[in-house]
Amino acid sequence: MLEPDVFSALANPVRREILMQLRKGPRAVNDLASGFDLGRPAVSEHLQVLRKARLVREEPRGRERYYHLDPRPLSEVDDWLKAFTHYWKQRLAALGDVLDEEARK
Amino acid sequence: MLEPDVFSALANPVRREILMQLRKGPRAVNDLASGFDLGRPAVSEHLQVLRKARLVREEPRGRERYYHLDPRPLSEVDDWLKAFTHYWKQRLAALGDVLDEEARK
DNA sequence: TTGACGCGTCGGATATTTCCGACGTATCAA
DNA sequence: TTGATACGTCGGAAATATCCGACGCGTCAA
Repeated sequence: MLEPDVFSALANPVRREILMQLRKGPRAVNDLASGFDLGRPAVSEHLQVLRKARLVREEPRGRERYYHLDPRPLSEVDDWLKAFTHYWKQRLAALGDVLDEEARK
Repeated sequence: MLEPDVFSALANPVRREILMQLRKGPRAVNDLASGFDLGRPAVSEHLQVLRKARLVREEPRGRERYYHLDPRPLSEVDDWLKAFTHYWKQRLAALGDVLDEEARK
């Protein structure tokens, strides 16, 4: 793990799911781990990867550690994808689907 | 490689660079490989991963194989990121930078 | 103070990734 | 046809990823 890059952090489905969970608010490690078919050490090690990629931040609270989402490094992925957006957006025809979906929010 | 998912395909910097190269048009394998500090078999195996993730398509042309970019599976990553976009976009203040950059094209 | 809890991390097992040289196949040029 | 070229893939080496049980440390509740 010499280079804690964001792309590698996202390569694992467990880590992606952890990030999804953390959207709803900070969570303690045991609480997170109970949602997976994994032992606590494994989850703890996934959190270490996410920490090194700066995608999560830890907040000690008594004997627990609450992990917070920090989505900012995801912008690196988003920026990278922008180089390709042009290509696949062409195929969506100018139906305004995207705008409609935005307006519906 | 039981599950050729797009996230894993993007985890490797060589594969990301291959996709970048292919934006400019289809390329033969040796042509691609010459741009990396890697042997041809390695590049060929990276192309296999990209093929299984359906990010590239091969077009035999005589004894060469031209690889074409197919960026459509990238929309899966884009969609996943959308679940987080809201979070980091909040921090970019409403300066309209994005719109300006779009207008400049 | 004591025992239970929450957590990180280590040692080690296993699986996967990444790379290469070697080989076989198909295609080209002469 | 013959030799060179372009490529995929295999066997194996080395590195990395993933997971677990065990251990140690700090914190809490009694």
